[in-house]
Amino acid sequence: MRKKIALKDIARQVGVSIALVSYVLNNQEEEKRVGKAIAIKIRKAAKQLNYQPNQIAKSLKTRKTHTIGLIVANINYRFTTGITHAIEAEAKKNKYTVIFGSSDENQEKFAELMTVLINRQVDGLILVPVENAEEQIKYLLKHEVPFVLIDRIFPKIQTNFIGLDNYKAAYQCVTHLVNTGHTRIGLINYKTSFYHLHERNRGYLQAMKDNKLKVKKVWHKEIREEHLKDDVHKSVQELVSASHNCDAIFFATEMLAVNGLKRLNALQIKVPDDLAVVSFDEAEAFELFYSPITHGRQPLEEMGKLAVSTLMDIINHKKVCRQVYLESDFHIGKSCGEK
Amino acid sequence: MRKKIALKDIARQVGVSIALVSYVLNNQEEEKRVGKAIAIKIRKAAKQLNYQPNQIAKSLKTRKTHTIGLIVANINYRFTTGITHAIEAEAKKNKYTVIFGSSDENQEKFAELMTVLINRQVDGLILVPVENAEEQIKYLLKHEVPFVLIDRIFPKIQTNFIGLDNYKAAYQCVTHLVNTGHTRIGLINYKTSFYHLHERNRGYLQAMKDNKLKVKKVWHKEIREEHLKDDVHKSVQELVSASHNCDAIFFATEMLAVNGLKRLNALQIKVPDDLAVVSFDEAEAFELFYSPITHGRQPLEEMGKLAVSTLMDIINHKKVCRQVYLESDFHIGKSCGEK
DNA sequence: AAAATTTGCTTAAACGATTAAATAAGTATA
DNA sequence: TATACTTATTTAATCGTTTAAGCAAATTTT
Repeated sequence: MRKKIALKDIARQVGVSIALVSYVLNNQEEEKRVGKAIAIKIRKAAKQLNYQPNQIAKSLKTRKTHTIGLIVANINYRFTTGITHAIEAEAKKNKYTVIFGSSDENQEKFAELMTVLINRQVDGLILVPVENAEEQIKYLLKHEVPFVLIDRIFPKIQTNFIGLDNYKAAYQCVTHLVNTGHTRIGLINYKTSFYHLHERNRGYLQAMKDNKLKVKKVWHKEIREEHLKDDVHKSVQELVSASHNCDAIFFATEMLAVNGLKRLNALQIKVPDDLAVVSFDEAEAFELFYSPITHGRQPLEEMGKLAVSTLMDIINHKKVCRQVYLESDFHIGKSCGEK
Repeated sequence: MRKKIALKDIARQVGVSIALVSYVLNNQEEEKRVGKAIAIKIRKAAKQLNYQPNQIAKSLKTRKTHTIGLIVANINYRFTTGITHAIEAEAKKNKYTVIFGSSDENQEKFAELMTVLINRQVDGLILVPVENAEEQIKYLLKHEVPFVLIDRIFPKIQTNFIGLDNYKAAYQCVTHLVNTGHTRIGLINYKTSFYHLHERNRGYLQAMKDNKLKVKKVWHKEIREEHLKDDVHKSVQELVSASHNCDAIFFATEMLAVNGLKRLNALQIKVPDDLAVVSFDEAEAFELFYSPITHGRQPLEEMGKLAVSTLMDIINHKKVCRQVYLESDFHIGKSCGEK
């Protein structure tokens, strides 16, 4: 890489001190009373030499990198692309850049990424935390690193958070299944300690209860993330079997649903005639499925915006204590026998 | 953010100079002949104080940020998530971080992002260039900024490049349609100046020619990116109309295909019975479609790896001149009437 | 025993910016 | 004319590292 133009070079060319150049190029000529003629000369030279400020040097001195660190859980989730897009756009409006990494749902990777980002002196972090990340979160609190959690929260730790009211959203999904005439509703969710996923369980159970529907324990399937495909296949098969005899399945995430639908296709089970399906989160595939999948959608744009603006407030020392639980958008397809 | 521990703090605690601390923590105790006892003390103090080096300061001095800038075209492409994932993983193996931004296929955004990344002193760039980015590319060459283009190339400018043999891949797609008994094959591609997309046109035309099939001009539809949905809908409708009477459509990208399939669904046209379909690139939806879509897939892992390793070579001053045209993987579904 | 070498550490100058403080003119006031 | 401001500019410290060069003290060589 060719040597870049620095303030020094401009100063030399114009025949003034570095300070003067800095003042002018930072538009401080008024306060610092720089001569008009000189200011013009400096600007001209900067333009002619195509000066580009070295952000690294700037950051070292100002202790501001104008960079947000973003850790997502897995780049293949639809949630991730959506939220990343939203965060990027909003960050840019605030003249911030986003550095980004994926933990792949792995606790060690998460911790490592966090260290990398902090060492790069990001001004703050937006995190989709992994399971068992309590230690890391406590570290951030202790060291007063500005951060916001999204999507997932640890109820025992008081943090800023932007996410969904998962209980309500799940309640709505299940209620829709009931309203379209289904009574034996299975749930496929991850086996997890995540609060937000437990909330989806709670929503399911409460909706069933409020509709005076019995829930058999075996209807509630828990998938091991590391055996995603196999477990989903097995669970789907069981739920539609004679012994369980479910007439509907509620998938707690888009990943689970996509895998489940593949299995249903293989089993030649027709949605919604043989089985109704509702899912959480969106997927391109939902729309293209022969009967578009009814699903609850997270307001990713809004979440991203809120996450960035909250982080900006923290960074700018406005004392913030914000826990937002947004409502989901419910998208009705044809997978529950809607007319 | 609480003040962080610096070398100074360790030096003061142990009672030595900053230089010694730096030597030890960079494992240069041998060359620099640091006393064993002192070295141990320094390490202990660093650990106890939980020292984390300030990468900004390090970068300023060493003129290395260990950061790759990545500009993608649009985060919603399947290509993007795949290649980003691959690049991230490979970069990490080389102890590099990725800063990433999306141009949204917009030339100005692309130029701006490039400037931002360069000002942040990234060690090199991996770029999916937008249309009309020749100026920017020439700028990089002139200023000797290490960079690699992926996916898209400007044949008139000599650059390092990792991409696909799009001609061959398209040829293969169309040949497959012919082999499954189709003769009136339409092509839906973008209206564009991109070389890689023209290559797909060329592959289509040559495959038709080699199979002694006539191509009507109206079978070749060109979609305006800014009217993607409308144009695709209109084109699909025309291709299946009595006047065109196509028995197959080759979609040049996944975005075009997904939109086209939606239209086919709406028109109640059955794939492959009424119409055969082949696409380029992958999409989750292809697998879930009632007849899984046969498509050519880009080897994203390999492309990402090659892009990073090529960039590493350039950064490390190995003179590189590498233009790689990979072969695509052809995934056979059921959308062309395959048995 | 003097000279040369080795060992173990410190000093200080960078990197490229920001910015408080100093300074040197020029102008106004007493 | 001396004094006090104003104006326009420079000097120099600083951010947290790296690293060449310097310098004692200890050890080896002649």
